[in-house]
Amino acid sequence: MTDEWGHPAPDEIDFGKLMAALADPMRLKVVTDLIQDSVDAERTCASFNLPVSKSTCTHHFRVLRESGLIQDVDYGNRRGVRLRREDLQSRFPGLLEVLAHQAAAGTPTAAR
Amino acid sequence: MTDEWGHPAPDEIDFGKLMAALADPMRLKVVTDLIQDSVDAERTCASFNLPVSKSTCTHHFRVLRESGLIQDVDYGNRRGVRLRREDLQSRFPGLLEVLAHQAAAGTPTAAR
DNA sequence: GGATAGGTACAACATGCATCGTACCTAAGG
DNA sequence: CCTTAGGTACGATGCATGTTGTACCTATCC
Repeated sequence: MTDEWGHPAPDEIDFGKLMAALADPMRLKVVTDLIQDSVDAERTCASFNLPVSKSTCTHHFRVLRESGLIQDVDYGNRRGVRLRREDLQSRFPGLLEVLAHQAAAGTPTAAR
Repeated sequence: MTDEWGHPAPDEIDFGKLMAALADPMRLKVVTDLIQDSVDAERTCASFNLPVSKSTCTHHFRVLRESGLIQDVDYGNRRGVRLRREDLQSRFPGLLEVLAHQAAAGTPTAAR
């Protein structure tokens, strides 16, 4: 592990876990939203406006974190979420492009 | 649908379903095996030697078919399995390359 | 300090799904 | 015709997981 948190090291990121993480609509939305943000943007969990309770939200972000897709930083009361672009790009080249393509397709031309 | 079978049309292939299909180790192995075969190779379900029962095998190939990853042809007693390369390439450009990369990584340099 | 906002931990619940066994089907081969 | 091989359909089962509520925690703001 990268740290005592649930972040896997770059070479420990498992493809199956990635797929499982991306299989859920909520989590896919989070990732595609992050992809469309500027590089290294850091958002709060609440900024995604997921239509679920706080508990479910925590659960999904835990899955995303443990799958290696995102990295989040504890600020005490709030929490910053960042897409692990470099790690993903180096371990699964092309994956981010596929996700970006899907993100663009999911956004029917300016729906944000 | 492309046919009365469970094959989705190329533009009906859902990204989430794809991810869900690839999340299972069995199915991921099937796809990576197919990727490493020659283009348009057609294999039988049994040729993958999945360590599961026939029922489970049928289940997995159904999921793969309904997700749009594979196409299979009914020959009566046996069944041909083909990877839908063109459809996948046109709908999710780059995905096959990512899968191929993962397939190569999963095969630690000549293990077949 | 007290209230509030953002998050976690834990326990509970419902649904989904991977797995299997049995029965049945269809073609090939003796 | 009978057997065998490859597959499907159906039902059952056990585990994983998406969801929620409640209680609690930690900074920020008044």
